[in-house]
Amino acid sequence: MSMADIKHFDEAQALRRAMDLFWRRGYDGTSLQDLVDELGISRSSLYSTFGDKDELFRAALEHYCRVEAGPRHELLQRPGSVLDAIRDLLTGIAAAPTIHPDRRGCLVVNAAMERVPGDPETAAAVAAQLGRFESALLDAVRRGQRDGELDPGQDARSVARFLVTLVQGMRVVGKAAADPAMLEDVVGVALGAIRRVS
Amino acid sequence: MSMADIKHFDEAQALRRAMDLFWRRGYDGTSLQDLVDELGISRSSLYSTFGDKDELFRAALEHYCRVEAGPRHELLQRPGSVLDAIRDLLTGIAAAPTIHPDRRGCLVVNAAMERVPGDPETAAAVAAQLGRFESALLDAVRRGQRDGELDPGQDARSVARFLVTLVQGMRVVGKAAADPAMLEDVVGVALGAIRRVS
DNA sequence: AGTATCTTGGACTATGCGTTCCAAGTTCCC
DNA sequence: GGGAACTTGGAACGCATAGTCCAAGATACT
Repeated sequence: MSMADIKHFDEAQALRRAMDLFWRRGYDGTSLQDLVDELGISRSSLYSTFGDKDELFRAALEHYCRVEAGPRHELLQRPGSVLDAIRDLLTGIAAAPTIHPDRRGCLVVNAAMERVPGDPETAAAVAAQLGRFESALLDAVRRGQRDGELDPGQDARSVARFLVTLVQGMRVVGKAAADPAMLEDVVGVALGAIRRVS
Repeated sequence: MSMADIKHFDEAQALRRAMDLFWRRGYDGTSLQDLVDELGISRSSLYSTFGDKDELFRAALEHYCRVEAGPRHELLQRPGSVLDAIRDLLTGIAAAPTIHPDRRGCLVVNAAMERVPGDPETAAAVAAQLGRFESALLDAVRRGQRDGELDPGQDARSVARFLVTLVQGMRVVGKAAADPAMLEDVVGVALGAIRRVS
C-alpha cells in the first residue's frame, strides 16, 4: 500500500458538519452542493470518502446518536439519585429549543419522520436508537424502584417506554410550538407520574 | 358570471386524495406528477383549483385537521366519564399503527418535522393545531377534576400540555418502532399519572 | 530524479422537478 | 346556431438535482 493516499481534509470534522447540516435542514432539504460548500471538500472526495448521499446521511445519524444521545444515556447511570438524573435528562430536553432556537429539533426524530417509510435502513437505525434509550431508562427505573425513589408498584418496562415516548413528544412540541414553559410543565407532570407516593 | 365554469372533477375527492398522498409520502416525497396521477386531473386543473404545491399541501393539512383530528377533540366533550374519553383517545392513537400499517404516522407531526423550519405558514398551522388540542384537553381535564375522576391537585393546564406532548410522542414511536404493545404500556402509565388516587 | 498511486477540483451528464403556456374541447347564454 | 367564458390535457421551459469522470497535482518509494 502506497502512502500517497493521505486525505487533505479532516474527515471527522467533515462528518460533524454533515451531521449539523442534515440536522438543521433535513435530508431532502440538504443538496449535494450544500454539502460540498459546507464541508469544504469536493464532490469527488465526498463520494470516495462517504459513499453516496444516503450513506453519508446514515453516518451522520450514527454520529448524532453517539455524540448527542450517548451522553444522555450515560447520565442515567450516574451514581446517586435516579430521580434527579431523570429530572436532569427531561429538563435538558425541555431546554433544547432554547439552546437551538433555529427549531432544528432532534435528528433522530427528524430522520424518522422524513425517511420512514421508504428508507428501511434509517428506520432500523431509529428503532435501534429508541431501543437503546428504552433499556438505559429501564436500568435506571429499576434502580430507582430499589432505592425507593420511584413507585415500585408500576411495571418498570412500561415506565421506561412511557419516558421514551414522552421524550419524543417533547422533541416534536419543542420544534413545533417553541414555548419553553410548556415543556417545563410537562416535565413536572411526568416526574409526578413516576415518583413514589410518600 | 357565466356557467361554463363547471369543474369536470370532484374537488373534495381530489383534496382527500392529495391529503392521503402527502400523508403517506410527505411533501418532498410527493411530486407534482404523483399528484396528477393520483388525483386524476391535469396539471392545469390542479394549479387553477389549488394554486401551487405549497398551497395544496396546506389545504391538505387543514383538511386533515378537520377530518382526522376534529373528531378526536369532540370525543373529549362526550358526556359521561372524562377518564373513559381520555382512555379512548389514547388507545385510539395507540392503535393507529395497526390501522395504518404503512407507517404513515400523523400528517401534522410529519409536516412539522419536514417543513419546520423553512415554511412558516405550515409551522403556524401546526402550532395552531397543537393549541386547539391543548384547549380541548384543558376543558376535559377541568371537568374531570370537578367530577372527581382526575387528580384535582395537579395544574389542569400542565396536565393538558402533558397529554398533548405524550400524544405527539406516541405518533413518533408508532411510526418508528411499530410495536403495538409498547404504546399500550404507555397509555397505562399515562392514565395512572392523571387519575385521582383513591 | 522518476514513476506509480492516490486525492482533488471542477466540468459534465442525465434526469426529475415545479411551473407556465396554449390550442382544443365543452358548456351555457342569446 | 353563434359566440363568449371557462376547463382541460399535454407539450414545453428553465432550473436544480444526484452522481460520474478525467486531467492535474501531490506524495512516497526506488
